[in-house]
Amino acid sequence: MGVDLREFVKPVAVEIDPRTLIKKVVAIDAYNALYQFLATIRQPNGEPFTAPDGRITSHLIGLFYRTINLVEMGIKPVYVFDGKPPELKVKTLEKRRMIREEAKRKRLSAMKRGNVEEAVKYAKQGAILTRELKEMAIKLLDLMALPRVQAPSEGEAQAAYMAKKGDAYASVSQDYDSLLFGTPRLIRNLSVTHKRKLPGKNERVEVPPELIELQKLLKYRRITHEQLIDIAILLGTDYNEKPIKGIGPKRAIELIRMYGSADRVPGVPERFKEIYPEVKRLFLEPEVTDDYKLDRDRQPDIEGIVKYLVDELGFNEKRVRKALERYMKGREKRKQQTIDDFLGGLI
DNA sequence: CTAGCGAA
DNA sequence: TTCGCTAGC
Repeated sequence: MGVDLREFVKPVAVEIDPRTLIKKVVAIDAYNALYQFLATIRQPNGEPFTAPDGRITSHLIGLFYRTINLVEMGIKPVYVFDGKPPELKVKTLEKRRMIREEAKRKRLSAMKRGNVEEAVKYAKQGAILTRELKEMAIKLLDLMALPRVQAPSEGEAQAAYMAKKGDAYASVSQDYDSLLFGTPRLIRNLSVTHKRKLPGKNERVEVPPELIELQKLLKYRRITHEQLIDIAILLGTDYNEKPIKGIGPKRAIELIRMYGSADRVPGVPERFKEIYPEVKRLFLEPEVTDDYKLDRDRQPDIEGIVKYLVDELGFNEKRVRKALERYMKGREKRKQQTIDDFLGGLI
């Protein structure tokens, strides 16, 4: 979820051709990606896809085919997984659970009325990414020999850190929080074909990948990174509720310019002033780690993947093998590129 | 979300 | 080739 900075960021967001990411490492917010797959890859009745034993597979369908497309194109994905959420986020997580329960009630009621479309809508809202689903994704990534990073706390913070260090070119997430964590580049809507279903409607629209550069945003808005965080805090983040009603991005900038920081804005509740320093610290100095390696040396376990996806989870073998062929070709091509670059460097 | 297929 | 639709598990 996170902060809604869409309007704030829009003027500097630029559409990019995914080919501009060739040979670049992109740090993908795994939670965000898996959640997205889980919510969108559904059967016509709104139910997720499942293995014969009942385990959900929608997230793996997305992960498998999307990742292979990226690799085939020459992009180097690394998935970053969440660790332990900060204390202040626990309330947000509880609120999300309430929303899911509410969605479940609405789905059942829509079903009783025979309103399939509405039932499907609420089924998607009720999507929940369990530990088991996450473990399945990790198992698949390891079999595919794709690098992954376990963040100590927030995955987006870890991805931003890796991008800041230069280990990744950009963070990939639908959420804007990465910018608050200081990622120099945020990529949204990363996919190879850009067709996406419009929520509610049955039409599809082109949603091309877009790049948001932090420095460009700060320059355009004539603010500092710290002020950006304060603006987000006024709008409400995963760690704090919106302190004052009726404040959008426009007013938030003015208020931060006028008063310097969010806790000094007149009218904010005492409770807000109390948690403010900690909220700000969570964005400025999030818990991250250097304990990761993005090695490219491991080889994918093709038969292991087939055993897992086909024998255990019921994927279609022909499809899986065809995709794996594309995957291996993509990896080979990339290896050759790397060798070429190396030789080029010697000349 | 993506692949694949038949229609335009 | 591109478009539109369906199936995927």
